[in-house]
Amino acid sequence: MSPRSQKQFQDMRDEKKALIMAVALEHFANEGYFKTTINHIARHAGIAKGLMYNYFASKEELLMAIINSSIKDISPYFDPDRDGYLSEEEFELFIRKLFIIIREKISFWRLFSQLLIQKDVRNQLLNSKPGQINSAQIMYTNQSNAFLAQISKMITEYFERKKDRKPADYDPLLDRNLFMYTIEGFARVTIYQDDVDENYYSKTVNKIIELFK
Amino acid sequence: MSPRSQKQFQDMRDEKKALIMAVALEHFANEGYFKTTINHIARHAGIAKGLMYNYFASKEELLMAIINSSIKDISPYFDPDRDGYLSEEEFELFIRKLFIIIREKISFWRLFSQLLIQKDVRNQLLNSKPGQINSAQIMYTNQSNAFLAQISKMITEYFERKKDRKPADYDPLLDRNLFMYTIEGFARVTIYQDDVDENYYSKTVNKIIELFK
Amino acid sequence: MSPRSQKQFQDMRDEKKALIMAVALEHFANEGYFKTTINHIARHAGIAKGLMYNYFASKEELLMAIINSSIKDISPYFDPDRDGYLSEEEFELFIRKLFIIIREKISFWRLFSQLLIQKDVRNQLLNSKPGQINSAQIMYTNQSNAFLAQISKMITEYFERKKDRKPADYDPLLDRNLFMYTIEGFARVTIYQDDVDENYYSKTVNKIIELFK
Amino acid sequence: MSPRSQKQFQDMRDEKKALIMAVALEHFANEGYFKTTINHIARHAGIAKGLMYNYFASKEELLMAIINSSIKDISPYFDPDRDGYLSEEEFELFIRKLFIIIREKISFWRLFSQLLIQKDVRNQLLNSKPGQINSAQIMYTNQSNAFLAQISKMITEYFERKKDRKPADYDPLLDRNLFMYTIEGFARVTIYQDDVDENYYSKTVNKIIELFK
DNA sequence: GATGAATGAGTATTCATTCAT
DNA sequence: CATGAATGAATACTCATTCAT
Repeated sequence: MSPRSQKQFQDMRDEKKALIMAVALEHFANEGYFKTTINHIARHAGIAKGLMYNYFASKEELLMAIINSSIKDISPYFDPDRDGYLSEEEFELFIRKLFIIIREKISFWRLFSQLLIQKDVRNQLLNSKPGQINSAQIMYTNQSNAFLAQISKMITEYFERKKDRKPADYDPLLDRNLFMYTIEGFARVTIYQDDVDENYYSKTVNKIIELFK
Repeated sequence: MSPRSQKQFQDMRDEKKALIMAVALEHFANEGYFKTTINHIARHAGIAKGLMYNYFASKEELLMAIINSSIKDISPYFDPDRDGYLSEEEFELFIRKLFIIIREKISFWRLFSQLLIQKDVRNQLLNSKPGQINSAQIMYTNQSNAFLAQISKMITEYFERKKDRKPADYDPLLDRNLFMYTIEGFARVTIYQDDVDENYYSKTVNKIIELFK
Repeated sequence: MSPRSQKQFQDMRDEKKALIMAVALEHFANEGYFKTTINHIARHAGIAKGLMYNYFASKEELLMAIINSSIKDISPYFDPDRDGYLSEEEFELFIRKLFIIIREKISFWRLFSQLLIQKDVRNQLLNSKPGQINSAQIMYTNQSNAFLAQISKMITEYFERKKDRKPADYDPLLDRNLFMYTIEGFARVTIYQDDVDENYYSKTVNKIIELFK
Repeated sequence: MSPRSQKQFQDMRDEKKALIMAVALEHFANEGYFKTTINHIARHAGIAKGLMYNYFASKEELLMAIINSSIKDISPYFDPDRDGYLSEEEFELFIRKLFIIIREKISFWRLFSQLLIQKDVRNQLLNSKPGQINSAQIMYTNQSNAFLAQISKMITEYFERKKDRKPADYDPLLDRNLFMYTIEGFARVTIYQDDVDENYYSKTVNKIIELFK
């Protein structure tokens, strides 16, 4: 085998893997992880059931792969210069991008918010108290963990810096929290809305930027 | 020696029913409806597996009973004078109560937000396009439906009335939406937080009231 | 307790027992033994589920009691002088009575024919190869056994006696068998027919008598 | 090494399907449909419990498949020229074939006669009052329905034509019914007899032909 | 790599039977 | 005697995973 055909094989593998993940994500997100069967995914992906196990060791690893891959897709959208610093100019961009990403990766967010329901999964994904939770069913690499921690830190620092241009009684943590709540609420509604009124949508984004810049 | 009276039997039934519902709610909320097995519930409730079926025809009916019962518990908290009208004084009270209820009935809200993930269930619970969805898995009585519609209407009208005491460019719908997002986001965080900083908690509630009154 | 009230108690017991058996027979016959639950019987008999076990040790014993009782009811209809001999006059009477009984005890016959499906039960009920079958689920006293054997013998002898007034090539066993088949077929149809054309019904009975007298 | 071809898979499926149906028929027929568990069938067929569900959606569909397949097997035996007309020559052949088939397909007839006991099933299988019965447990395609109706019609017409060569008081319906009863009774005995006296058996068939030709 | 038949542990549900009162 | 709540073994069915080809 020439190295070229080796690469071709690898590309084919990657393509098929991506196909399976895409189909699985769609079904996990909309029908739920537990209700989605391997059979269903295979049929919709046009492959044999057994083939999935050629690419993923289990249903759970498939889920894990989807999450990690999605996070890898999403990461570059934020903090473009990767310096872990959110300047004022970047903040507006950050919000705009956030909502673009949410709508682009809507299935992923649906899946993600669904997974956070399980207590042990939530702990695993959001907190990094390692060793503490190992109990149960679904274990993830800490990719999501680090990613979320990084964003959280950037935002917290952004609001702390705002203190300088605000009155003395300005409470950066309170403001940051309100910001997070608004974002979270808006995101949730967006994720589960079937049709979006584009006009109001951008009005809302603008308003949020105005309120928290 | 003498056989139990009708009332004794009824009391036993009521007690056991409540116990099963309480245990089931806890597990549905924290582990998820699909991951929670009847076996699990029975074991934690200290009863035999089959007994649940003496009180509920199926796992789904148990879920239904929990939802309807919770909504019955929650309803009276809102709109105390039951006139479907949210005065300015009532608005502040409404928010305060809302968050009290959320924390009191935290398991129910976890369960509820979990159910809203499934598309058909969400439609059933939130929209009242009757006959449209009948397909699939989980069907509820419309108790939740009417309840939520009523609250939504009251809030919408409250923000419309705010227009009178605001500048000409005040957009009541935008304001209402931001309010809803903030509420929703704050509620979600509250629901999934294990320990709450009481100080910041009430600070946040006050701030939300201040922002949207 | 005076002996009189003892008897009263016994009568009450017998009455209740009879009630349970009657209700059970009806449901066993029409819905099937396996599909009929104790719950169902109890509810239709207006008694508590546990009470049945006060009178019958198990569902199977209830079935057994019904069969034996029915056979006791039916027995006297045949061979009125109990001499084990079926005279020519008695033969016509026998057939007429047979069909009267079938229609009177229609539920019992339905039940009976249903039970004969199970191989081991059939062997137990019809053949008296004792000890041979003991395997399984449903064991009966040999009441039915003896009863059926007795009738069978009477009929066989009747046809053998017919030989005297028939041509030389008359085959009594063949005739007897044809008679039995006709009876059996007619009985089966009767048992499972919902509405009977009375005119044709008696025409058929007359014809059968004419053919085999 | 190379994967199995489509045809190979299909052959495997057909074979296994036939095996399951054969084993199930045997047990349904001899132990009864309700008493026969899927576990039992699987064990006797030497397969895993779950495999049955790869071929049949439920226990009931397995039953349905058996019935329809059996009827398909049996149909061609009757009315060889498929003209729906039973000539005098065909009548004798019909009876002879009937009893041959009964003995060949003895398990199917046992099963069939067993099913006819349940009221709703009987109506479904024998009468074609459509829409009337839809209630309950076991629903069949109308394969059996059409098949039985066709045979019944052929026989009825045969007896009506006999009127021409019989005395004026000949009652074709009565004769037809007696024929049916004899057939039915003989068939039942045959079905549930373990060992048949071949000599008497053919004697009986001949006699029935003689009586009703 | 690819296929889909086969496996079997696990799940909801049923129901005869027991038992405290 | 009578009640019906409670038990748990048994049943149909599902589905992730394995494996021969």
